[in-house]
Amino acid sequence: MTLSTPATAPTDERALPASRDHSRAQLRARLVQSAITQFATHGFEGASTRAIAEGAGAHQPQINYHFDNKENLWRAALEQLLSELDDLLSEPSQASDVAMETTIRVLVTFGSRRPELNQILIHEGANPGPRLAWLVDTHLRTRSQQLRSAWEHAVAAGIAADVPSDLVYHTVLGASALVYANAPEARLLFATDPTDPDQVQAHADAMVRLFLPGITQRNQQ
Amino acid sequence: MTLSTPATAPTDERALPASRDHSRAQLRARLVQSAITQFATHGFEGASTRAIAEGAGAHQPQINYHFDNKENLWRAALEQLLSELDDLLSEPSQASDVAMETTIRVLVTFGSRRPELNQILIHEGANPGPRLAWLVDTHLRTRSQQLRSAWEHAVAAGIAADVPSDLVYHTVLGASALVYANAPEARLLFATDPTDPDQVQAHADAMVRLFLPGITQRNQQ
DNA sequence: CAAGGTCATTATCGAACGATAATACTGTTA
DNA sequence: TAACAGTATTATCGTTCGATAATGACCTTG
Repeated sequence: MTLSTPATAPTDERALPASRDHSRAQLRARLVQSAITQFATHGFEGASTRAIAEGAGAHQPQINYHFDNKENLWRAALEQLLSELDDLLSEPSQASDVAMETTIRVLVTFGSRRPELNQILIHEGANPGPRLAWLVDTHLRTRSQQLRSAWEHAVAAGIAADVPSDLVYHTVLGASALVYANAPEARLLFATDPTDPDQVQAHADAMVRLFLPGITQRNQQ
Repeated sequence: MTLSTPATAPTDERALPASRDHSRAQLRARLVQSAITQFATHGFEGASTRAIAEGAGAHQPQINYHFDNKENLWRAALEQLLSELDDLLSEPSQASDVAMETTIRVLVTFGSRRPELNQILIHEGANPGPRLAWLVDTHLRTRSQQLRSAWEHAVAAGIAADVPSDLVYHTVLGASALVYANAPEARLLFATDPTDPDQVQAHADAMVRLFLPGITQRNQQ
């Protein structure tokens, strides 16, 4: 009664974008996208499967049908977000001299466009448990080590600021992503919108200057 | 049955520290402290009043008796945390040349000892709503403006890094506090504990060098 | 001791939670 | 067309949620 046949009757199209497509993959994608939004804003325990289903134009039991349980959907949401990040990260040469700069710029850019990833990571990183262990073991450890090696390359090249290697991961991520993870707060605090493209560009430039003060001014022509 | 007369019978003392003290103020303080822990780890919606009461050695309806509702208890928790931060912030001279340095050091130190404040702030800053509006209007706006003025003093003195004023709040806070807000994650990622006093000192020094590169090396004697 | 006020304790309310069972529908294949 | 597989829809389960009512214990004051 509450949901008027979301995927069957082609009557209500405005509330359910792309609901005409009955394919299994598309429904799963819509559920994952809605889960990303809900988990990012309310946390795992605060997000309800009913709200997630509603955001996807589906019924609540379809989550269990397609993902078995809430935690599996949460994992699918994170793998989606991390694969989107990989699309931006895998492009440049990894061990190059500019690896650290490009990494910083990608973190700022992606953080501004997909704040949900960092919102979820920050929420899960606050308390131990099976979800954090899964995150660290299957995704975060490798990434943090890649960031550390890129940082140590920059240190060896003499262009990096004096920050201990063990602190680079959280300091760079915090300085680069917190404005966007807390964009609603930033919009109330300041007159400008942090996700404005000019602001994002200025932020990325500032982070490169801050963490890589010895770099030659490149994008300045 | 589950809670065996927490504050009345003096039988079970190990599970309920200081439960012999029947004063109204002390029970409220224990409820606030337990609420801080629960809100920090599970978020507002994920924290249950029953778990908060259990952590304080009290019964769940006592929360409504002493704080009316869950949101009032949440506000009391944040005012407690912010007053603890003020105890460290109000000491030094505010408009001095070293105001920015002491602010950075306080943010790192307090963030390492009371990660709950930043955990809650980061969680609430992610989605608009009455709680975020209350936070910004009654507490965060003033503090962010104080930080901005301290930063602009440092910029005028020529000791500050090249970071736009609108980004100082989130970049400094992110770089200084995320390691501690996500300490469980950091402990899984790295071999060292970020809250180790030596690590905290090294972090504070690194943040001062990073954001105030023009400062004279003071604590180096 | 009697009365009243403060707070603890128990019981319980209606709503929302994640999950499952039961049924209905749809499209493909024999 | 009949049978079947895949999925949508409805109904409902047991649990937990925040909040309130009802009762009882304790302490102070007359």
